[in-house]
Amino acid sequence: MFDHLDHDAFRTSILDWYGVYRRDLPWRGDPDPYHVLLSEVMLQQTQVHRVIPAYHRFLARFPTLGDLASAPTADVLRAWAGMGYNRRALYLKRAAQAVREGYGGSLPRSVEELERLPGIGRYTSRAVACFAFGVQVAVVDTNVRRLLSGFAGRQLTEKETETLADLLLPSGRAADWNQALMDYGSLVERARPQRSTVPRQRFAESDRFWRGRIVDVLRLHDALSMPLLLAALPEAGRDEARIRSLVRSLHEEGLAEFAEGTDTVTLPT
DNA sequence: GTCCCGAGAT
DNA sequence: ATCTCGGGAC
Repeated sequence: MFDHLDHDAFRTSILDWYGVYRRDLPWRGDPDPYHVLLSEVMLQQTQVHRVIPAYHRFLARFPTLGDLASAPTADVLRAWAGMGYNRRALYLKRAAQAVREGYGGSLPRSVEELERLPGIGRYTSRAVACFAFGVQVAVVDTNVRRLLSGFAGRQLTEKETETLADLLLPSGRAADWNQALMDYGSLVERARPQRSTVPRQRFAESDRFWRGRIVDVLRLHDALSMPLLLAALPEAGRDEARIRSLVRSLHEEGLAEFAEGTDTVTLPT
């Protein structure tokens, strides 16, 4: 399907570029599976410059996967402060527990097993397998997809991109190649001026926004009655019904709870 | 990015 | 039964 393309020329130019512009990041060249996993999960939602300090802070708080597995969810959510997308911190802790129960505390080495862990999909499973265990598989993110679509001459689906990316892997250099592709895709290929206009307004009224704010407040207190929670969110107006319903949904997802049938809200135990 | 769900295809 | 693909949510 992609045999008409000049693989070697493409490989060479990308690797040459990487040889010159490669960035050295805290987790690069560090094969510790937990470190790789943490960095990749953080990178899923946040830019590199914001991840770096958070990465060190989180690791100082939870040095090993085992520490994370046995830590109270509330502590993990607190250590995640400023990262956004709290659900990922939750998945990360659950993945740590799953690894403890199912693999004796050591992350599995295969893409298939890694992908069964909560919060780990096609991208992260491949990233961990490759960067931590040297498995020769391609890692595909949106930048790589855009880059390879350009190489192929048409818009590729995620599946097609994966096929082509695996086909392009230089033997024995999967890790370098993947880093090179992602770096190139994000640093060079992207020439689009960011949408600096408008759409910022709507978010401030969304459920997603308020759910985040609720968890923010909860991080600062061991327990809060509904009245106090409402008081801590003055901008929300006195819309108790809405806040209560948001807390319920947070509860269903394991991000908050009502202390034994009362109206006192807390972070999960 | 990952998850979840519905829908069409194998 | 298993897989691929939008669509929306976080």
